[in-house]
Amino acid sequence: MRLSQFFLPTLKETPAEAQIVSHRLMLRAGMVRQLSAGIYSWLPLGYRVLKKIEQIVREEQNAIGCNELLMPTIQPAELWQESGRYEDYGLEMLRITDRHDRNMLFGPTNEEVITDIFRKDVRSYKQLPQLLYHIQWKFRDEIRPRFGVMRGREFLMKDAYSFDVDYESARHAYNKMFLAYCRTFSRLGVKAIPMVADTGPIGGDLSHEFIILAETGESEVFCDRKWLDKDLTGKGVDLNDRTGLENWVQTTLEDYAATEEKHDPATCPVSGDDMIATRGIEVGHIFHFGAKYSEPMGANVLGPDGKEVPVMMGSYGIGVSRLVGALIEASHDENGIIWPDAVAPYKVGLINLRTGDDACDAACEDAYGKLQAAGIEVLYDDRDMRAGGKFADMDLIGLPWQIVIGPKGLANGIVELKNRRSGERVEVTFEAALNQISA
RNA sequence: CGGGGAGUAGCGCAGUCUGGUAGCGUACCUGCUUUGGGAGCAGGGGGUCGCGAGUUCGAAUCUCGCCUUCCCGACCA
Repeated sequence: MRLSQFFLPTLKETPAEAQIVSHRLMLRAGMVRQLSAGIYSWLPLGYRVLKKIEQIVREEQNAIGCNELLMPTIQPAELWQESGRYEDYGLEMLRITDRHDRNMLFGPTNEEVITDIFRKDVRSYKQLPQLLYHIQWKFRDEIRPRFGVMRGREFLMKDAYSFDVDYESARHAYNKMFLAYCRTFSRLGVKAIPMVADTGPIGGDLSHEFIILAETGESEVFCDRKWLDKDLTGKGVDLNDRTGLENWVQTTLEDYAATEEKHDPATCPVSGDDMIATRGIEVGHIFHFGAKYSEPMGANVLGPDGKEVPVMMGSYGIGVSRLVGALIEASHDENGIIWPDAVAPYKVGLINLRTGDDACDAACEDAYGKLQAAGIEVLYDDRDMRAGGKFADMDLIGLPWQIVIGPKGLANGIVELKNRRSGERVEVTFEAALNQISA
């Protein structure tokens, strides 16, 4: 992409409404614009990041055999009256009426809809287990939206649902999802610690929140220092080996980690220097809640013994749009964002220091073509601007690599290659830079 | 929902106390000179001063009501 043709409205100064670093940087880097409290438009650069995160989440869901579908944003009130949550959910649920005066709502989550889908077509334990998910916009009319996209009212969430005939197999579904979450966050280049969590209004008795440690997080959390060095990549774990997977999950969870609601200083096994008490950003939450929805909504299946039983369910969320902010909170410096490779909107920024200079233009066009031919996502800054602004913008948007081409280096046949994260700059031939980036 | 800020040019702000018809920086447009970490000079465009009432000869400024937005707290991916 040529920057001269890209919509990238960067800001030199921070808009007054943005307080935390991720919100400031997202506005300055031209990723989002606020439309209303907690409601944002995603501009091209931000949308690319959102899509990359979404795709990694999708791939890891697919990898455990979870089926993607798509449910609507607008739901009828009747379903929620069946589950009893139409009253329980309170003012956080945005309620609307259609032209026929029917009560509708903008979905804050989808347990009711998925249960309805399930009960209409599944009758036998032989059709189980089932794992279904979608990635869809949710609306929760938060009392106080804040922190940019980290607590928006409208947000993109992956929500998955499991259906099993008994607790043991439901537990296996939970474990598979646990593994998928570890792999997802690991691929996103961030450490998300699974912590024993409160189940809140969704209900249930088995629940973990995946928390990224950050001072700006909204939750108080407590965990053993051992978590910092723990391998959470989930590599080599066989998701079809029930016992092996269960053992892996138990081993992974053996060190203490709890959110404030579940933390009890009196019984906590760690203390002193071994304990980290800080704040965190909740980026994922997994629940097993058994028959909480299947029973009132009549989602039953026939078991092997011919008896009808309510299906055992779990739900599993990842805040996709929140992750964009959370990743920035976890990875930035005073000059701007530093994207993990996996989610960077482009892998390399190509800076033409002297647009309009024949030699520079030719060298940059050549480099641009070669990078594209090598399958590398490149953002080419061909704008007619002074060098300082280009450097500043490129640092701000945080692409992992920068290739700087100017008249001085060009005279000696070299370009400058900069690593955004380390700040290291080397002067090499373009071919050497290309090799380094491709490595 | 309780407490506390803020709404003046795209963005950052001054002006409000003490009423007199709106300004600075930056960004934007034109020209010239520049060009390796946010250039210089000259010229130029851009404002329902959040909205509505009221007081006054006259309101960004005073009074009342409302709206929006941000921060802290209680709740949540």
